[in-house]
Amino acid sequence: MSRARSLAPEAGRPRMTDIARIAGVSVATVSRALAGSPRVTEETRERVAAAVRDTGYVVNRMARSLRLQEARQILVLVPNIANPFHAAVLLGAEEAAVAAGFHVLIGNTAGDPARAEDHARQLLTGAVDGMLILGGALPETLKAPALRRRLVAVIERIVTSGVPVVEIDNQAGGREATRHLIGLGHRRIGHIGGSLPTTATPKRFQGYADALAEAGLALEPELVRYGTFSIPTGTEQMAALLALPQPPTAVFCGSDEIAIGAIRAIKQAGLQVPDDISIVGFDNIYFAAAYDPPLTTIDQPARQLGHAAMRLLADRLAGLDGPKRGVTVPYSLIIRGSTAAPKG
Amino acid sequence: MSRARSLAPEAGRPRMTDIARIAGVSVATVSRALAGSPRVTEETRERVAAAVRDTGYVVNRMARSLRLQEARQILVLVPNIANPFHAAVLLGAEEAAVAAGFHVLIGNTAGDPARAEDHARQLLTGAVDGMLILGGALPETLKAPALRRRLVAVIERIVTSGVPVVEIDNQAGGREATRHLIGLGHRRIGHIGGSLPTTATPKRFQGYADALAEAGLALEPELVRYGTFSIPTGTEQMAALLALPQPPTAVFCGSDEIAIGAIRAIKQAGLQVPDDISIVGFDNIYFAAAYDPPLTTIDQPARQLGHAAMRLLADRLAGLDGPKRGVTVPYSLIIRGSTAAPKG
DNA sequence: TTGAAAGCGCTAACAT
DNA sequence: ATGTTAGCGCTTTCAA
Repeated sequence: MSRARSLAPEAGRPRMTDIARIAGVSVATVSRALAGSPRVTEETRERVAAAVRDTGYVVNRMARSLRLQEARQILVLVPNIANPFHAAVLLGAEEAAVAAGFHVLIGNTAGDPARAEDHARQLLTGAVDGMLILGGALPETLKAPALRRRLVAVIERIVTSGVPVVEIDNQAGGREATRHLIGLGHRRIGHIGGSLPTTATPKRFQGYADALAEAGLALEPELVRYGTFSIPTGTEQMAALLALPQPPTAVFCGSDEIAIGAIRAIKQAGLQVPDDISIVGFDNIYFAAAYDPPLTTIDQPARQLGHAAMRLLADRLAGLDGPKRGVTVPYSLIIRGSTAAPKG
Repeated sequence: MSRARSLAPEAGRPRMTDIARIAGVSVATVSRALAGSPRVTEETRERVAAAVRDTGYVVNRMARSLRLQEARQILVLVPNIANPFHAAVLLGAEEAAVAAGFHVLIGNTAGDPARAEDHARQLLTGAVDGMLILGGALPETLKAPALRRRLVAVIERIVTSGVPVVEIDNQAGGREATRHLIGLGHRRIGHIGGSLPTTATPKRFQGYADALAEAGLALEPELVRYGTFSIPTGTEQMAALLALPQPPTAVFCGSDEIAIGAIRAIKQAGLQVPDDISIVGFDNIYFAAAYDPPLTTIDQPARQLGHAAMRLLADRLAGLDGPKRGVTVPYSLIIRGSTAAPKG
């Protein structure tokens, strides 16, 4: 069949038997030499190494994986790689994977459960040894308890799944963002949250509520809005806040994208940030620092989160038992130009 | 060895022989039934399907790949996944890959040739059937002519390599961006380009020069600056342009990030965009539309580029011979708020 | 220290 | 239409 022919490796690619023949030993010895087994003479090892050099031999991963029953590959399930925040998580995950001797496959789900299922099946085919899940949703395929040890969630907790998660303390983050505003002297503070079905959104809101409470400030329901983690949500909800008889003087946004949208709405209304209204974002995406004004935000260290999650997964696959519930990575408040004391 | 044990599949995972036994046929028949071969009775096919359903059987990809001598995996070599533009290319590539029955592995090089070599070796191990290269640099490992048919470059041409490339017409893009400025009435137009070692940068400059020439405008060397595709380059070079005795009234930037940096420098100098100076970017990254002012830019359709590149690669791997040199994807000028007619 | 041989799970030629 | 069988290229007992 033509496809098989064309995908077949180049004719001359050497196999382990070739190396064995050239070095004048058996394949078993070549395999041992390559694996660095101590039970091989220095001289034999050298002869094998020479044959490998001469031929440019590289072990065949398929054969090796079939024999070893491990692919040394991890699949990262991500809702949208084009999201810079997800991409940064992926970056950290890839780094940690390479360090642990794994390669990473990406599975973009585009929020489509069917695509997630397709990718999840990779775990069953043996093509990947484990999966990192960014969406907060566990594909049906992976619900078998036996698969649990092969999964780790990042950023978003997968509720009632028993899958460990690597995340920041979203509630504390929301609290700190709001405290910052309160510390600046704001008393009428709004909140625009992201998607409600996530676990991060209610936690950030809770932190906001905590900070208000500890400062003796009333929580005014009309100042709390939700939508999605997007620029349009920021624009729309901020416009709604601005239309209030008594608009807030500061708003804690559930993401930097929401914050950017909110700032646009404020500018469109002829007002200034932070002069008229202060804005705090969340995530500290790449563009947060470049925006006008530069965003004050909670830094959610995407790369470290990805890194830590992959390390945890690699450990679990290696049979080490680490933290059952997952790990919490520190966040930090980054104060830039979008917040200031209220006027007057 | 403990790692082998822990990575081993769950005890109960069925193999094809199990299905054969349950369905009361041979493995060959199961294989045929699963492959949809016409030489299987409808009744047999049904029995096999039932056994598969009952057991939750999934074929083992390692065994299949070893036998077929194809991994159905593609590695995408990318300098930096966290770069939103690269991420968008990756997104398109992943979509096309899935459509063609491939899975995609990411290889982040972080601009490090050693890491690129490591990833490139994947092709030799048989773990991947082909590679998409985003960096413009060909790892030594891949220089063998026999590997050529397994490679496709995206965005950046790999000079003198014979590797087909999927890109836009950068020169035409630069020309159109500059013509737009000229059409607005600007006569003193600067250019801040990205990295000079790339092929895109000189091409975009050439387009700029073309447009100037066709309008009878002199090319003033002091108005042309280079750096990297980054915000700092935009800020620094724009500041230098502003310090000129007679600064330009418009600047064509080699990327949106450069444009954003340039706008910051202009604002810092107490001037306005587009009132005092017009700015055109390049790429149309996600944040281009959200910036203040929204960027006029050349849209380089990252996702389509990735998509087209992966399609081309899949075709080549399938033995189809398509365009030897690669394919050119259309760009477009997006006019937003960062450009206007010059004052006075 | 090294070699012979079994077998990982599958597909496909060959035989029936 | 179905079964038997030979590998794909490797690692790892088991023997020597």
